[in-house]
Amino acid sequence: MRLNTKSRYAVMALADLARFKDNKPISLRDISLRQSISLLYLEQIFSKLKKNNIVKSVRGINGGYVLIKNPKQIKISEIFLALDENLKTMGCEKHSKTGCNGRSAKCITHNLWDELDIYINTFFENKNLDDLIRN
Amino acid sequence: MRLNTKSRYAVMALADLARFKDNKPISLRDISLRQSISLLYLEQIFSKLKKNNIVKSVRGINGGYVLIKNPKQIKISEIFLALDENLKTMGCEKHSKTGCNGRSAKCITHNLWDELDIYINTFFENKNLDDLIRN
DNA sequence: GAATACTTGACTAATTTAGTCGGGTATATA
DNA sequence: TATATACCCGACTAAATTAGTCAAGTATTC
Repeated sequence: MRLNTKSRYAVMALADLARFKDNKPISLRDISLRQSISLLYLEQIFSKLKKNNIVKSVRGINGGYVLIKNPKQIKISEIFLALDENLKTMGCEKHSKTGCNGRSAKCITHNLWDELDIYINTFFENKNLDDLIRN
Repeated sequence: MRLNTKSRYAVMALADLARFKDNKPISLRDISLRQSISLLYLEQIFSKLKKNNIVKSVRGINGGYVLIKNPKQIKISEIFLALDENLKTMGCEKHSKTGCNGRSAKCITHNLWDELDIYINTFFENKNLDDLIRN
């Protein structure tokens, strides 16, 4: 059960961003250097974060990215959602032969995975960016 | 964040096994048919379950597998462990450039992943096979 | 106008996953 | 004792996913 690097890097990068309370834009280059994440990869990640209204961009020299909301108001679950990191640990639908396609009986373990998904989601719903930078 | 099929199938197969309280061995062929899991794949999975003392095997005609312990005493976490499905959602060690290798400062999000791992582990520690078959 | 920094979509190498294949060995029953 | 059934085990492989890179831009400030 692994979390992909895209989501992980997104959280790292946003936490980095959140540490600068003033709303001067921070360039990806700076984040890249501080967090040792490939610049090109960060660009890909921030494109999604921007589309999902988590950050806004400022172009040109002295440009960069700025958080749209207060770190306290950015839940980690939001970040994952933005990156299409679906938190579903499995898709019973995919294994339709077991009858887990909704049409017939659920597979024995179906409820377990449902419960797990809810459980994990709760974790990320209750964590925000501010929690990360204070410690 | 996905759980691999091996672990999933293992839980399904063991839940299937657990439903037969009598300790007559159940063949993988039967489980394969009931759960729609490839027989050859099941063999691979049960080899690990056996090595980790979750099931024992009976060879020959009328042979199969039997649970070693009571379903109530088999935690889901045990099953995952048997399949080397490491529940760690990430390995900070792998990303040593961020300083998360123990030698220098921890990466910003390190604590978050640690917390998550513990959180998820707790879930599986508190679930056993018996929980699955009763519902 | 030069430098910096965001923008976008396509591409790719490496890894992991989800199995299959082919050869066994043990045991119960006829 | 022959045969069918079922476990045993390591090697192999196709497909999918991941973790990026590359190329060719556009916008903005100094």
